[in-house]
Amino acid sequence: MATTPQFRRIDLAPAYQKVADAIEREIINGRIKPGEPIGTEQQLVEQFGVNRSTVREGIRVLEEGGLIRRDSSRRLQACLPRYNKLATRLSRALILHEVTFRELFETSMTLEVASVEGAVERATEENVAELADNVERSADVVGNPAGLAELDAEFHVLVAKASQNRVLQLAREPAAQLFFPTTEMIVGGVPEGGARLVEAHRRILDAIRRRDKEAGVLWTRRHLQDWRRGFEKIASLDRSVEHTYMEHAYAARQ
Amino acid sequence: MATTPQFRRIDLAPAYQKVADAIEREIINGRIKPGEPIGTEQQLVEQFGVNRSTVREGIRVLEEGGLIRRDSSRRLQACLPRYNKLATRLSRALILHEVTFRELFETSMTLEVASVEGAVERATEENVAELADNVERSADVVGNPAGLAELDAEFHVLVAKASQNRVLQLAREPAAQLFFPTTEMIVGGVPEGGARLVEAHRRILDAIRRRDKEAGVLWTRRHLQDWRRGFEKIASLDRSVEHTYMEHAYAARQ
DNA sequence: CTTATCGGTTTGTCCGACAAAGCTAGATTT
DNA sequence: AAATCTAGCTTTGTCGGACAAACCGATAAG
Repeated sequence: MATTPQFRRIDLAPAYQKVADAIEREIINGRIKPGEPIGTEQQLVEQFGVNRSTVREGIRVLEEGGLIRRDSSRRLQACLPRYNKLATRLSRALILHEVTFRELFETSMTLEVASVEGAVERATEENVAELADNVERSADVVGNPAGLAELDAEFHVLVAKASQNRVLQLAREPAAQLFFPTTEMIVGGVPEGGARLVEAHRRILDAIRRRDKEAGVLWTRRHLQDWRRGFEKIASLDRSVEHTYMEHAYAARQ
Repeated sequence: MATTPQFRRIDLAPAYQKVADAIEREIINGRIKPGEPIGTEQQLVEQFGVNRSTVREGIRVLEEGGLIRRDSSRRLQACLPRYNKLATRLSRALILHEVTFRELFETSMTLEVASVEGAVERATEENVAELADNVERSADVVGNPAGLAELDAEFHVLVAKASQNRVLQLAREPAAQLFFPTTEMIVGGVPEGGARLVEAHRRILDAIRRRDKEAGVLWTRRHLQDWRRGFEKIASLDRSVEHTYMEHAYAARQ
């Protein structure tokens, strides 16, 4: 065995992939910082010694991966991947996998409770101010389901932000993106739903202010249970997210 | 104002993006099912009436987004986005955002506990058999940090799978991908670390078997606390994941 | 029945080209 | 002199065509 010559695994990745990988490496290990330019396509052609079409295919890969973007004048520059864009992809994946609202609800319960726990522990004054502003605006649109749903989503993003835990912020995002669009249906379908929602937000904010973890968790649970009760009035928890949305979109179009 | 003609917002998305969007729509709303072929590049050229280079750029976008892949013979086909690939992108994003191990640990604690709770409730016999197999193999390599680290990662994936909650499986993946590579360092650095790890896994499996949620949660917490204690012996929880890995890689190369 | 061979496809890459949009710097106007 | 305009250069997005290598399917040879 020892005398058998060892060959390195032959590299058969297509050129566009290697271009993408090479640029990715430079960004990942910090030699190109977010915001810095990557160079023009022509420059990349010269540096890599491949055709422009090949470079462009590599660029498309990185662009979709969120590692580079084009600035106002369409020049390439490195950027910090936005959670939101990636989260959208994940949400889409969840839909295609036909996950149910029960799975969504269970996971969101876990993550929202964790968020509020973190927020109670570590929210800054600025976080509290943002939340207070949100709650105030919510109270103004309590009769408007669409507006309230949007502010509800924002409220929970702000709570996660207040937890100062970016991993948690990221982890909750895909589920939240699928979860919260239903808020509009529910608030619209349940009398007093809007008022209950704002009340819960107010209590949660208050708990964060007072650093009262127990109250924060309690009201977060109630808030989500409210959602669940409302949801079960209009659809089944065990149907897939996709089907439920399709039907709702269909019903709305009638 | 009323007399001013209203123009529809002119569509200025580049052609490759439109190609990608068009194919994506077909997949999302189920007209092309996972596994079905998309057609050859030439066919797409004819259908969309654009150049092959343009089609190829669109394909790269979808490929990176995980919506299509090339089968063994490099023909295009729709596919279910793999969590793993998307999770890798997210992990990379987390690194670039310089998250700390404290954030990672806190979130993983939440998600792993939720996973084990779900597993205790809903694990099938097949899930249990997979876990048992994993634990057995772990016992065999208890002295081999690299092998044990790999099986540890697998164990936690299997627990999440046993929870029957795909949203949870997905949510834990990005953090896990960053979290578990450290297991090797820790097991290697702490005497009896390997044995403790296997013991914890055995207890968790046992709890799942007996549907004993309290024990499952307890041992999962202990298991992660063990990780944390081990980690703090070799690095600080408050440093960024990136820096810690860089240093470890550097030290390993010496 | 397996293996070898041979076209026809398909992908990956390259070359060259051009219109549209952006940028730059010199020319023009106020 | 400052602001504006304009013409030219650059860069991107798209196109057409080309070719080698890999792959597929079917046929021929062992």
